[in-house]
Amino acid sequence: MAWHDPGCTAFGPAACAAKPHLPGAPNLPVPCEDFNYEAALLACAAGERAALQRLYEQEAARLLAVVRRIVRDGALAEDVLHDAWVNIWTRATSFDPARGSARGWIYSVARNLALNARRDDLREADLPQETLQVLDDQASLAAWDAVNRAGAWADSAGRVGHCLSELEPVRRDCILYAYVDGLTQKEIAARVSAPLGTVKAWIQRSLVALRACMS
DNA sequence: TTGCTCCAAGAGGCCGCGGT
DNA sequence: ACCGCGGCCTCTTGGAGCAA
Repeated sequence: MAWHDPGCTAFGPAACAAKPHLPGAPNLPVPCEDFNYEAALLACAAGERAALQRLYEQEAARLLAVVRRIVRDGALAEDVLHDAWVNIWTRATSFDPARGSARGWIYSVARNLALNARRDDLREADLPQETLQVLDDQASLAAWDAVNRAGAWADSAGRVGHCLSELEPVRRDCILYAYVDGLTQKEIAARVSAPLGTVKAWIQRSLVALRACMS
C-alpha cells in the first residue's frame, strides 16, 4: 500500500497545510492535531478510498512506530501495519462512535494485530499456555485502554511533543530517528555527522530528560 | 530438505575517562 | 557538574556447517 500524495491533506487541509516541521526533524508526514478521525473512519465505512488515504497520511508513521515497538521487527511491523490498514478499511463499518474515539479504535486494530503477531512468534517458541493467556489479557487490556482512554493518550502525546521541543534540535532528531524512523545508532551518527559515542550519549541523556519532563 | 547447533557480527545500554 | 567520547559487556540475529 503506497500512496504518493505528499504532505498533509486531512479534512480541512487549509487548517494544517501551513503547519511547519519541527526544525531539523526527519522528513515525516505532518500530523494534524485537528484531524477529524471520526469523519475519516465513517467515510471509509462509506467506501470512500480517499478517506483511507488521508488516514494513512495522518497516522502511518506513528502507527508504524507503535507496531514496531511491539513486534520488535521492522519487516514484520510493515506486514502487520499492512494488515491493519486492510482491517481498518474492511471493518470501518463496525466502528461505533458511541463506544469510543475513532483514533483509539484505529490504534486498537493495529495494536491487536501487532500483539497477535508477537504472540505467534512466541508460540513458535512453544510457550506455556498460561503465558499465552497473559498475552491475550494484555491484548484485551491494550484494546480497552486505547478505546476508553484516547483522550488521555492524546494528552500524553501532547506532552511528548512539548518535552521533545525542549530538547536541543540535534538531540531531538536523534530520538526521532531512533524511535520513529527506526534507524540504528550507527545510521543516526552518520546522518547527524556525530561520533557514535556522542549519539549514544545524546539518546541516553535525552531519554532521561524526556522521562523527567513527562513525570 | 529440514532442523539443530555453533559462531561471528552488529546493535544497544552502561560506564568511565578526560576536557570545559 | 556537565558533556563528549569511546570502550566494554550483553543480547540478538543471520549465516555456515552438519546430522537425521
